[in-house]
Amino acid sequence: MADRIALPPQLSQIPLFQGLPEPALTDILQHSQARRVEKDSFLFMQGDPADHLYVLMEGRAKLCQVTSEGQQVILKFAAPWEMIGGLAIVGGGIYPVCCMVAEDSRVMSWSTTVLEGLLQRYPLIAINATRWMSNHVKETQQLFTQLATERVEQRLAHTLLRLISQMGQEQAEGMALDITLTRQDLAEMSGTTLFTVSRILNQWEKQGLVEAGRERVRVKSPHGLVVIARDLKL
Amino acid sequence: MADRIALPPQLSQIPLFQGLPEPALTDILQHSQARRVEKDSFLFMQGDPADHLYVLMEGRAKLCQVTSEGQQVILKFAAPWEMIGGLAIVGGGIYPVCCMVAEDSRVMSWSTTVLEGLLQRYPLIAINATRWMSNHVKETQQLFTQLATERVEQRLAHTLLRLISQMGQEQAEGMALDITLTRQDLAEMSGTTLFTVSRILNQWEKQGLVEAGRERVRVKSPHGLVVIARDLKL
DNA sequence: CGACGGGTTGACGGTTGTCAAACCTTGTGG
DNA sequence: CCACAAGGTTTGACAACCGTCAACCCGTCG
Repeated sequence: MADRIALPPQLSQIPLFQGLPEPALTDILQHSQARRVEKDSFLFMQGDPADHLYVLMEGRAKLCQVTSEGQQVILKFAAPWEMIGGLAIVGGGIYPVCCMVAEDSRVMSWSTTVLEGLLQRYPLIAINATRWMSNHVKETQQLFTQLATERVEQRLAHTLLRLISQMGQEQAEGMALDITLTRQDLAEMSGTTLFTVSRILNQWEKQGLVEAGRERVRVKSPHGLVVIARDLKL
Repeated sequence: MADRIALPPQLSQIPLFQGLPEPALTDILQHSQARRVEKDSFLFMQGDPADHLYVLMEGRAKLCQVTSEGQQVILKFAAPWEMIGGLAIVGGGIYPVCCMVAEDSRVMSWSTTVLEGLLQRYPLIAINATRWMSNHVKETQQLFTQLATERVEQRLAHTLLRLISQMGQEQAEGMALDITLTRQDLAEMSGTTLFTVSRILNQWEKQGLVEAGRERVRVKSPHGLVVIARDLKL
């Protein structure tokens, strides 16, 4: 238990704890555990009992689902101060996804038992959880619809736009993504193969829309991608 | 408000109200509104303010999302005693989908304002809501992964299996679906076109797996569909 | 240096979407 | 009762899209 650590201002920004008074936040912080996790390790695997809720403090994590045939799908990249494994708020389930830490990171976590106590003391948390989950549902439904109706090129454009709006860094020219992102990762986020991603990215590079390096992508013209994502055909 | 209506036993089975004592259920029932809705009308449209939570008492409803290009995707068919528009539990949002009533039905509903009061009185509802939403997220994520990794034939098999497990009726030979279900509907549930659905269904009919009539499908061999869904290639 | 992991490119073909035409079923109105 | 319209379905031809596979390139690291 961490009781000398200063209350990080971001704690009140976490969807689950929004609107809580400061004493409650202190209480919550004192019941949290913090630890470092290194790149390529897993916070949890798909199918594990969902017994911990995590919040990323530093670093990146990716949430993926693996099919019975072994194909992997990336549902989401998580940036600092996002909740991971929100499912653990209600005990008794198992994680439907696995969470792989994409670079050296720090996380804080709460066990389901601790969360139960917090839920008792601060009923607002349950309301917040519902709101967070309903947003989560919305996002996932939108992803589904895009996957069902768009062609690969549009989906890849949407994927990149989502990434830069979530964690892109403004630059002189366009937006940069500071995460290591292989073609394979992009493929697994867009429901396609790394070959197709490679081809599309090269084509876009020739058109001056992006700069694609090894495990790196910079979006030079977000607007250009919007045009593609909407299928406005120039 | 309905205060002479007997407490329907199913009320306690609704995910949101599970575990509540009988007086609470009576209270909840008294704050509900019931009405008939006729086929092809809408409970709500995508983009409307999410101000009512519905429960289907009789009939069928489909939840769909329409893209900016006008393509439709069906996210789910709802059977009696399923919740619709669970998003309305937390006020202030807009429906991300629209709900079309697929046959003459009866629904009960609660406005967000009423729900707020219920949430105050029975905090368990918030917990239940979280649990329901997290299931919802799980389901949607699974749909997404299937759409991202499977070929049309497998997805269509999964769609049919989902439908019969949700509301199929056991029969001498296989399972019947008593809903009107066009090829177009199946296409919008599986992320494909009605032409492809038609072809696959005819092929399956020749193999004796299904019987496909106008707006009707009977699954004669669920097991056969499982084989296809898993891509076991005979 | 050689191994390795990520990336690129080309050839090929399967899966599916697109479109047009015709068919069938159902319900309606004369 | 028939004719007709409307909507669901089938089928074929065609081609676009995109996945598969093999070969190769390139930079990094031990």
